[in-house]
Amino acid sequence: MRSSKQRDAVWQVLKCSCDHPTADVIYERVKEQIPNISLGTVYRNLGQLKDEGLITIVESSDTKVHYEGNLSDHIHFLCKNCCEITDVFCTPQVPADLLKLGLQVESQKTVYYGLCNACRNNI
Amino acid sequence: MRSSKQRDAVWQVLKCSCDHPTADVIYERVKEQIPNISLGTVYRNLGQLKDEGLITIVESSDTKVHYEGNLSDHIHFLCKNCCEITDVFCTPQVPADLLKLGLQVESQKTVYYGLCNACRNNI
DNA sequence: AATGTAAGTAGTAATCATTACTGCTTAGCT
DNA sequence: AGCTAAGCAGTAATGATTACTACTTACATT
Repeated sequence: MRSSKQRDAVWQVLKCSCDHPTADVIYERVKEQIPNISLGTVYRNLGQLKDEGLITIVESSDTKVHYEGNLSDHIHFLCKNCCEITDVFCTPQVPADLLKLGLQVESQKTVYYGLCNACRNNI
Repeated sequence: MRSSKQRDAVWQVLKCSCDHPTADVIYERVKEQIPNISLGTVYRNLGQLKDEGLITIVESSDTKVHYEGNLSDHIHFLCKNCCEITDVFCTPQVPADLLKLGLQVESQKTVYYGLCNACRNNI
């Protein structure tokens, strides 16, 4: 993979994002630095960064794909009301039943659903 | 929700499926009973069954949505090679860190990734 | 430093899973 | 038996993502 200004910018935006932006949001943020970047370029670089393992995809409740650049161990809590995704930094556990079946886990994605503190108090 | 032959058929297909079919696969299976059922009807009923909590969505690696009708406690193991989804029936654990933050979990979806036994032995 | 070339880019068109729309049908109540 | 709102088949529209094309750039070699 050659270096490119556009890919660096996409990666930088994701690493500095505390939320979990979609491709079009990343596109808007990168445009502040590179006004004429193409949406297709953002998609292609997101795909490459994902293939290289530098970013990951977050499962969410809408139809768009959400990305994140923070690779440290954590799980996600998705509020059923406001759809906000909260990072909870902890080491995810692998159920013993998986190991019993001989299935070797390389990675995992867990999303817990419920009401976030703000929504629980406001409803 | 009124009863309908089409929705019953969609639900029945999902409850009897050991795999995690997509809308178009469910469409093909339901067509064996109701040959002139419409794909739009399948989508609409899948949405209603999901809203009623009678079926759930499984996150997967492709762009299509996968459905399942088995609601008993289990997690999913997704093979990185053959993309086959394996059900592992066990009670999912909620990390203590979530509770410490006051986040109350109502449901969860966990996918573990790795190589299934068949692919691990064949590669 | 100049050159070759393969990877990358901007802009746009195409794809395709899913959703919306329309006129007809049916479940279920009175 | 008739009323009416929910459901249906068939088809058109949507919109996130991917593919394509002609131009540009990184970088290895000379």
